[in-house]
Amino acid sequence: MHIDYQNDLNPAQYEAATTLDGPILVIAGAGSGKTRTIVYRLARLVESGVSPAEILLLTFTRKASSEMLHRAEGLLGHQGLGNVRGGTFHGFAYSLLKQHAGLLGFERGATVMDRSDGEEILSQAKDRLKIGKGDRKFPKRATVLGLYSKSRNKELTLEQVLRQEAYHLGPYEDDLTRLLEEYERIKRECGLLDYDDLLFLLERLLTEHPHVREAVTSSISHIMVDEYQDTNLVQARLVRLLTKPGDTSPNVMAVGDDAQSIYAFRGANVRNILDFPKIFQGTRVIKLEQNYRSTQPILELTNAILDGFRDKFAKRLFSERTDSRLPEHVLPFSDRSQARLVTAKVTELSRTYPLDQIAILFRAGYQSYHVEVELNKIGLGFRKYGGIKFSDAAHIKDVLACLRLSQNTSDLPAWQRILGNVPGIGPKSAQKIHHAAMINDQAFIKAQRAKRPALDDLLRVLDTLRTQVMRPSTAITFVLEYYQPVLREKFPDDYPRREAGLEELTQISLSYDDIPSFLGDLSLDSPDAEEDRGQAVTLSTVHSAKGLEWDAVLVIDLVEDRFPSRHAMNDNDDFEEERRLLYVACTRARDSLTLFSPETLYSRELAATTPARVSPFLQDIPSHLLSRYREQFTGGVGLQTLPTPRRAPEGTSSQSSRPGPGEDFATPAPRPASSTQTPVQGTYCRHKIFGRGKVVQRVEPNKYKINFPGFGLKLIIEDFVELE
DNA sequence: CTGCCAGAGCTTTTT
DNA sequence: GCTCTGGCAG
Repeated sequence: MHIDYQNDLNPAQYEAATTLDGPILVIAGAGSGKTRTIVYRLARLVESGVSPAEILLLTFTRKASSEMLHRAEGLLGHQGLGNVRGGTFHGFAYSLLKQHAGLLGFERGATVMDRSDGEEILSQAKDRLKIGKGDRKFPKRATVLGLYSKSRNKELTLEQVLRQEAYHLGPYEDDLTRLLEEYERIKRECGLLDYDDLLFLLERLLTEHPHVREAVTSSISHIMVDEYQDTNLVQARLVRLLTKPGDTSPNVMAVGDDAQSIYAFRGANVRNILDFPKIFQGTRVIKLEQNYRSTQPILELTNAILDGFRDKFAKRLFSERTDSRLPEHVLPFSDRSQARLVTAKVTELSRTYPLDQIAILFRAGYQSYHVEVELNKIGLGFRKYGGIKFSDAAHIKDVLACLRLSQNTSDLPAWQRILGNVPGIGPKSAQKIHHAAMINDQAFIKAQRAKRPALDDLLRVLDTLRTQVMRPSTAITFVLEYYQPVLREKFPDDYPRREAGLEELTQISLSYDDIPSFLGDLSLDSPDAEEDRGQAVTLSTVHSAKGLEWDAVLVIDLVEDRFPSRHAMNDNDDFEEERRLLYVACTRARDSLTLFSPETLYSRELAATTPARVSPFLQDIPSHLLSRYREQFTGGVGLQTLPTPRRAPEGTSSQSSRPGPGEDFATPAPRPASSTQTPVQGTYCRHKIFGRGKVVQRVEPNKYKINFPGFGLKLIIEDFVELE
């Protein structure tokens, strides 16, 4: 099979894909065919005789790397890229640390812990040191861990972080310092690694054990790092350490876009990408500036959003995709009515685009709440990214706790979790049992077992898991025998749903051969629960939308304090990061972009509605780049027309807002609920999205269960269907 | 010690 | 609206 690199790629892409040796920095604007370039380069490397096993591809998510490998395989027309080493920095680090755990002093095994485990350890530390007891002002566990992680990622002292980020916590500095020392101690005692440990320990492994570095680097001939703008200081040093010592011109390619750097909050440092050419002498810098994704009007808007911060690798994206439609800016009355206008807009868009090509983006997870309610009302399916992760669910964690204990007997959070399910055992007893297990105090354990038969069962299960080496799927099946009854007891109201989740966990586990890799992957890059389950709109935080694209994108809550986030208003760097975040959001759109800024917000503290101001990022935008719409009292939205240009008076932003003719916004026209004539089952009806369907059942007070061919059974509020 | 209740306080983004 | 904490009864 012959690949026509010249023809398939533009000159810049071609240069990036076919330069195989030496350091390269690719500055790839949004939608400039970055993935395509990496894919072609992978193919080229393999064609030129590089063994896939010698290629290291570090990406932001496992999904991104598997997509690239998959596409490259398609290009090459054969399998065989399965050996490419890849994944996230954290995942890669874990795979190496696992092999050399002994060198780093983890004899009892080492488990990756997630956030809630961290909080558990912190509680433990607080307890032991008696810090913050009864002090309501004492920062919460999540806050403490956040500060600590920040200090490690930015490589600043706790004092510096407190001064920058949380001045008001200054008085707690000593307490926090002691607390975190204790946290470190307990963590180590339990053989647990937090996310930051993975990176720093790998660095230690590679620097303190030259023969390990030797072995690792000699097995890697080419390194590619995607999303380089979001790497932090350790990660940049790791890239360095993964090249052969003394190699002045290593085969490293970094790909990124400084305009899309959105992870400074966790220590990402734009300097990394700016300084790459300095660290690797003779770096070839290649810029990809042609955008293949979005229409020109969308790009003009995003360029305008970018105007306003200095951009070291200055670039302006251009596109050949013309379109007369401008991005829309809609001003709903409130956040509540925003949700209705959003669903109406989605309904309208769904006539043109498939549902899975539409996304609703927001700054923070909670902001989609109203929209979720509205989508449910009209029976539209959605998938939410960036919300609760699959492996965060209590029942999943329970089962995983057993697997963790089979690998690492000292894992305190796992003990706490699984023992907490035994009736009569709470945190205190759990801790005692953990302690007894650590020093193997048979007498104590025996007494406890005699007292509680349920505990006896559990310990037998754990013993079996520890003595027999099982495949992950076998182990889960085994644990479920014990756990199923516990589950039904613990969640009497929704255990069927949770059992389905456990079934899925078993499915996922089938593709793993050993328990440590299974556990590692699950906590490092949790697979999306049920991939594409039919047609659904995507709801996502902007962060989680990174690297993805849709035909139509809606961004909500573009008002001060929400987007930009209230926390970013004091610090200029934070503020600029919010701007880049909006840039990332808008550049996800191929054809259609709609921005929403509600005029009022419901404030929980005040239990009242307060006025909101349009996001500063949109106030600077020249008005000819956007169509502005306001919600109308009479329903729907009206185009806001500008006064004839005669020098608009300064300060008065009173652009005449004429109601205008009702725009086609498909506002669902609520009909008076007429429950008088209950329709017979079997009647046909119409729905704006699902089309014609058959009424299966009336669900009081105001819904129908309807079967739509191709969509299945839906529960829909009567106002949204027209009976025939 | 555990498990339940009520009241207070607060909300970013993720590996 | 949701989570965390402290107080209290069993």
